[in-house]
Amino acid sequence: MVKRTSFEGDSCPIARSLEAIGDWWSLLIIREALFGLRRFGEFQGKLGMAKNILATRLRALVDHGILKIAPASDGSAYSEYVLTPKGRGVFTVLVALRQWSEEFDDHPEEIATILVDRDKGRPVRKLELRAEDGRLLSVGETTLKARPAARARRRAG
Amino acid sequence: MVKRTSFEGDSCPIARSLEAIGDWWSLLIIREALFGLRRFGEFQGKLGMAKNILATRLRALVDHGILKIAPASDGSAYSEYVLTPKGRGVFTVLVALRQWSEEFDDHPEEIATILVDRDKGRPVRKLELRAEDGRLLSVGETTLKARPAARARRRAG
DNA sequence: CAATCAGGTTTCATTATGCAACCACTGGAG
DNA sequence: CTCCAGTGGTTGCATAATGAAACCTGATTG
Repeated sequence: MVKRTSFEGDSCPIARSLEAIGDWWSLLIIREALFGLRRFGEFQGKLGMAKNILATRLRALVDHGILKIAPASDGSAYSEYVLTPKGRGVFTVLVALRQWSEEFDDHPEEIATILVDRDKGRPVRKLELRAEDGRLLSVGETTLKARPAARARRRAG
Repeated sequence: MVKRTSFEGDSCPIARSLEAIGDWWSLLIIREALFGLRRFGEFQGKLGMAKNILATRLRALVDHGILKIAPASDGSAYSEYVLTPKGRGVFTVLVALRQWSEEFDDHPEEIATILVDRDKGRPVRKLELRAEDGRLLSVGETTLKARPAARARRRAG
């Protein structure tokens, strides 16, 4: 078997995320969906991708519970793809990617848009990682710990 | 040309990020690098990936300025791959992916580790998007605006 | 009910991925 | 210096994923 390694059973949450949204198009589709797109044709037109690929991706995203198929909205017999809460949860990931690009891209002048607070029209803050007590944390100030066994399926406590 | 679409010139910062780190292995390599790995063999052993793929990815990451090749560290004639600031900047993206998994994964009990504050050993907070004035923002409370032309290379201040 | 459109599927060529075998250079033992 | 294992790759080949374009089907329009 020379399959494209899957991380489905992997214990690393990052790998698990990548399993679902770790490919080129999926994140862009979700971006557009957050932006309000819903129809197959809208995605296809906006992203300019091949229809077969789009179809495959949409199906995968639905399977992963990131999109769900909703029946109507404009009364036609066609259906639409709408984000589930899980799908909307990807927003933070997209913001992180955006901000990384804004901060480190070699040609930031080519970036066309900025993310702003809708009310004030002002740019949003950078995402920050904080400790429980509010302290700002850098990479080096964090570490990984084994998950506390969760005492699943209780066996002698 | 039936190439694997590139987003190099794309004006969307998310697409631009994906161009650099939007594939399966790159993010995992960066994760390991943040964790302290530096040598080819370490990456290969830890990630269990094919050596040719690893070699390709490392080269791409170096080209993108995410890793750089450093000469020694233990005195041997071999070289090492170390993260640049740009590479360390990916940390936030990885945290976002991790937290997404923690929140929405269908089998969270399979996640083996948690990210903690090194000092206190307590879990970190969730990443939050805030407005300039500190208000917490959800997707719907944000919007995209055209970048203000930047008046680059100072022309009348 | 003919024409057209939305939403796909099929086909086929091109790339990328993955395993395994191979190769060059290091570093150490003798 | 020589041999040999270990490190850090490259090369070949098989398989899977991508992508463009043609094709098909049911819905909408006229």
